[in-house]
Amino acid sequence: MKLGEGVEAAIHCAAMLAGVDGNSTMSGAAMAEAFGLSPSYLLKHLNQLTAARILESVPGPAGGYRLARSAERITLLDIVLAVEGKEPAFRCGEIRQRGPVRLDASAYVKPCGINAAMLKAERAYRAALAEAKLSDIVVDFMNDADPRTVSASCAFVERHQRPQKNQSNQPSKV
Amino acid sequence: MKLGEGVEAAIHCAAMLAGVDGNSTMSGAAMAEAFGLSPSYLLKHLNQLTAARILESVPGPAGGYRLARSAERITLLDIVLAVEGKEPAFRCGEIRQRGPVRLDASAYVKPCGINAAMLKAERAYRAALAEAKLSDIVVDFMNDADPRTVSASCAFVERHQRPQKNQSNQPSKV
DNA sequence: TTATTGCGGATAAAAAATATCCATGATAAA
DNA sequence: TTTATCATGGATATTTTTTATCCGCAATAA
Repeated sequence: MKLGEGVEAAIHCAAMLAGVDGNSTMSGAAMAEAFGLSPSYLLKHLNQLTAARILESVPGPAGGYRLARSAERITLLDIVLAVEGKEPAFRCGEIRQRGPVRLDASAYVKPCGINAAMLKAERAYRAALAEAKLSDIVVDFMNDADPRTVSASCAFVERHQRPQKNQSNQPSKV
Repeated sequence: MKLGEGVEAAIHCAAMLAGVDGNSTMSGAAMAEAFGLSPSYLLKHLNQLTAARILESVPGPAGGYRLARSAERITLLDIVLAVEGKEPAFRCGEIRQRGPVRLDASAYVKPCGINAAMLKAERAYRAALAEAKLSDIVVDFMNDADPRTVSASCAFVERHQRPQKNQSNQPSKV
């Protein structure tokens, strides 16, 4: 049971984007630099977030990414599902009916109890992730993290965020 | 986020072993046949269960596997951890400190909040798995599954279990 | 027009999961 | 004692997945 590295990158990027002002954007290259990641690969993950409507993207110079909605309404579950896919971690191969004795298909209409138990645990996992809002992550970081990392992070956002044309800045999304 | 196929195989095998009498055993080859699995690969997983002291193995003819303790005291978490390993699914790569600005190491002594949130969800997952006892799986199967599959399963166990030498049969482990 | 950016496809490289084989030691049965 | 059966562990091969790179394209700000 493993999560890909893209999940960590995606959450960190989303948290950073929660700090940009109004509808300003931040380029994928800037976020790749911020976390020491391969730019071309990070774009794949950001793309998944865009496809899932967690992020919005703006092409062209001064383009980049921003949150598609407030950080209050983005959960870690949203991000994990966008990056890892929605299929459950436990995939029942129905090996109960792969044996030598071939019973009629009607004998297997009731779902496999093992599958049910595994999926139940996974629902608990997803419920916990659904409780974790991106805004909580950001607030906890601001309050609890080392002040040096907080100011470094804010400075990075300040330096790399890019205001958009023809639109007034809106209040922070956090 | 994916679990290997070995997990499904391991749980099914453990559930089947819960049905053997006393200290009788069942060979890995028999279980591979029961579920249509590759014998040589299934042995790897059974081996992990043995190493985790969930199963006991007996070499030689009439040898095989049996539960190392009652099915009441074996949980799905035990099995999943034995097969998949104990490391958390989310592995924090500390990318927060991989950026271009190199802060002093003392700035990162507080744990990463994102990692903490992900691990919290994983604790919920594991807690749910720890609640699921192997004996529950077996009882539910006996009570709820299609009677044809139940009797087929019991017949298979009856046919392949092998009594051990010099020891009286003990009551079922369920 | 030019430079920058995200997007998508193709592809490659690396890592992990899956699967097979063989030599070994243990042991029950003949 | 011999033989056959079984689990064990190592070595290795195969397949799949993950990670990563590259290039051409469309959009767009300057």
